Amino acid sequence: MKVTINDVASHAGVSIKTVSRVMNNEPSVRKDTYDKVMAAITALQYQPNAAARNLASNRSFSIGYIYDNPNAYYVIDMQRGLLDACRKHGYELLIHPTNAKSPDIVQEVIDLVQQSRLAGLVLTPPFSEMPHIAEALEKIGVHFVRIISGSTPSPKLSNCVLVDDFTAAFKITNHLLELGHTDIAFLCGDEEHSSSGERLAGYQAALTKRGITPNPKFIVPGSYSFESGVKGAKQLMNLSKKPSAIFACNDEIAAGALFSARLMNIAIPQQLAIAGFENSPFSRQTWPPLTTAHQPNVTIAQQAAELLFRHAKPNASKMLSDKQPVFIPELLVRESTAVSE
Amino acid sequence: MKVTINDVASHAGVSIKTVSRVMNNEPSVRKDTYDKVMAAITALQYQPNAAARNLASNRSFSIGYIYDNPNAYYVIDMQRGLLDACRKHGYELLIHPTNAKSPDIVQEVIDLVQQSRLAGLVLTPPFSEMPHIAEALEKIGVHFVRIISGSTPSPKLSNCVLVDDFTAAFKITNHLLELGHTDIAFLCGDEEHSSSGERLAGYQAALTKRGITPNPKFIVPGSYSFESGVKGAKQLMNLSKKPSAIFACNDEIAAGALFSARLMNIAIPQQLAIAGFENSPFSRQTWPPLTTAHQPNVTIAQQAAELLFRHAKPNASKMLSDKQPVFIPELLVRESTAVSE
DNA sequence: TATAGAAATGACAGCGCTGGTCATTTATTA
DNA sequence: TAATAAATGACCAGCGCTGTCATTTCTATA
Repeated sequence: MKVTINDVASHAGVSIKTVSRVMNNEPSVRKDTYDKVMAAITALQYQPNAAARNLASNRSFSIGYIYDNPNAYYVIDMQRGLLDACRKHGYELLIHPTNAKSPDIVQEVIDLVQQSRLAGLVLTPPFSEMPHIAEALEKIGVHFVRIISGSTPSPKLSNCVLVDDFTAAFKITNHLLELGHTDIAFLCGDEEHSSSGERLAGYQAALTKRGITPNPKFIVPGSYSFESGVKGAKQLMNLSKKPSAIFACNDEIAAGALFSARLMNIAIPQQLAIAGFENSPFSRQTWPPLTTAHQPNVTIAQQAAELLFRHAKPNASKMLSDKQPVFIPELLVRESTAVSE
Repeated sequence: MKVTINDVASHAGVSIKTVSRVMNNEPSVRKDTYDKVMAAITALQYQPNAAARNLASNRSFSIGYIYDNPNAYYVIDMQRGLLDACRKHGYELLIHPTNAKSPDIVQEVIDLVQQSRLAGLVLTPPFSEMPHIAEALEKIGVHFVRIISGSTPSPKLSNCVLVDDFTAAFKITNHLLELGHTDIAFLCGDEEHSSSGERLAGYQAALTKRGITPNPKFIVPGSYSFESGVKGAKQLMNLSKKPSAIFACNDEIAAGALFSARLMNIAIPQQLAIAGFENSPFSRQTWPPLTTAHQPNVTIAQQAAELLFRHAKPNASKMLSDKQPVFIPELLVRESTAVSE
């Protein structure tokens, strides 16, 4: 019923300690000893007792994921990817939804880490972009990995997984340009999220490259929400000079813009093209379906967790390429930006 | 830095054992002793070492939540509610996304419980409705709480939180009837989910009460997905005798039906009224917004966890009303079923 | 072939807590 | 006030594992 390390040891004909060494990837275990132990572990289906390991070693085998994201699909995907990696490495995942705007968010994170004795933390925006949090975590010596917007790996970002929002936004904008649009508006996400800034920059770069000077009136501040899209689109379509295309910072905003267009009896894509970003499930379910950029969130999360384990596991082979992963969301063209004719 | 039970004991002027008694809600602790200890715990901010507790007592302070639900909003809400309760009781939540249709799902659940040494499990559909799982869990003596469709508490369902889908569906159907509709169709969810059957029954009961015999052609089998709604609505609107209203088993199906109506150039709600169920965020974001029934998932989850703790905690006061919570989702009328004139 | 030095392995204590047993103190009741 | 019950403490073992350090075994070199 309950297999302990003792059982494995006697089955393999070695000491408990040696089994422990194998379990923890410690050096100084001869190959054949290692194999013997592994065989015993497999034969007996040994599952180490996490509580005992924690207690004896004073470290833990769980990592945390803090989120405050109204986008449920994003969170679910992240969880999925993180859990995949956790299962592979025998770790557990602790999730912690919270309010990023809480004044004592830093303390809350610290408390979480210390109370649950976490081995590490995966941070997504907006937490991954809060310098106070990174500083505090470094100070107490907790490993963490950040998923952030960026395109250029650098030593300073050694514990980051980069998502190249700039390039993806550039591509989307380019797609609109190729469709013949020149008056392209941009609906921003939250200012606190650097992804919003990166996407804006990509949009601007694409325009500039075509010799188009971005029109400030076409750049509407907002937040990552449906409502923001509704409002933003309304504002844009009330301009005397209206845009012929809108690039929304994410699918939710785009869906809001779509909703708004419907209210104003604007035909999509004939009178107005709309593109989103993220490829969340509902981007396929709007009418018409949204052109967007696919962000492989599950994979991103897996990589983030792998990176974390590489840092957090004391004896893991550091040989593995420690290069930073960079993901470039890819363009998905759907009906919301079909050729206007 | 690290406060142990010893520190609390000396601070409170009692023995370690007494602190332990307080921590574990054991009887035979005088009120003022209890208060003294609690004061010390608060003063020192004592956080018991979970690993040590687990190890020594051979029980754990985490519960599991298994999900396989394409509906991210539902999952997020459940997590939120479960976590609220967990924090309150000092438990942790382990999430476990999986495939409900996997052939060895029962074994997988058993493994999860045993490997992670869970104190209990919260099951939502479809897991909560799989008799094999309930049996297996009972056999190995693991506490669990199920969230299921139902209206009548009974001893047999003592570990269930009930959601009265029947009554809510009755109300929605009634709303459509009051709007003057008589040809009301029903788009079913997955057969495996009893919620689908309950909602269908509520729909049928409402019709029958009005003296309308449900038309079998108006009842379309399907699944809880957008695509199913697209297909179902298409099928219905190709009938020679078309319905004037569609009640979809959930918001996603309803959104699909909406999409389909758009494709067929059917005006909503003028030519066709559509109602959903669940009040997921996007039910407000479709065009037009969906009439639906609000399911308080966060609260439901909280109650489920509370119920679980009541059973799982050995010394918790069983005095608390052990009556089964029954939730009746409430009708939310929006534009998708506005008066057709 | 002997031997220093390195590598592999094992013996043992102890992580922080709980559960059990029993002795002792304190409160309650007749 | 004695008798009984309730509350508390003292003490120990032990949960299953890891850390430390002593010991054994191997490897390389002369």
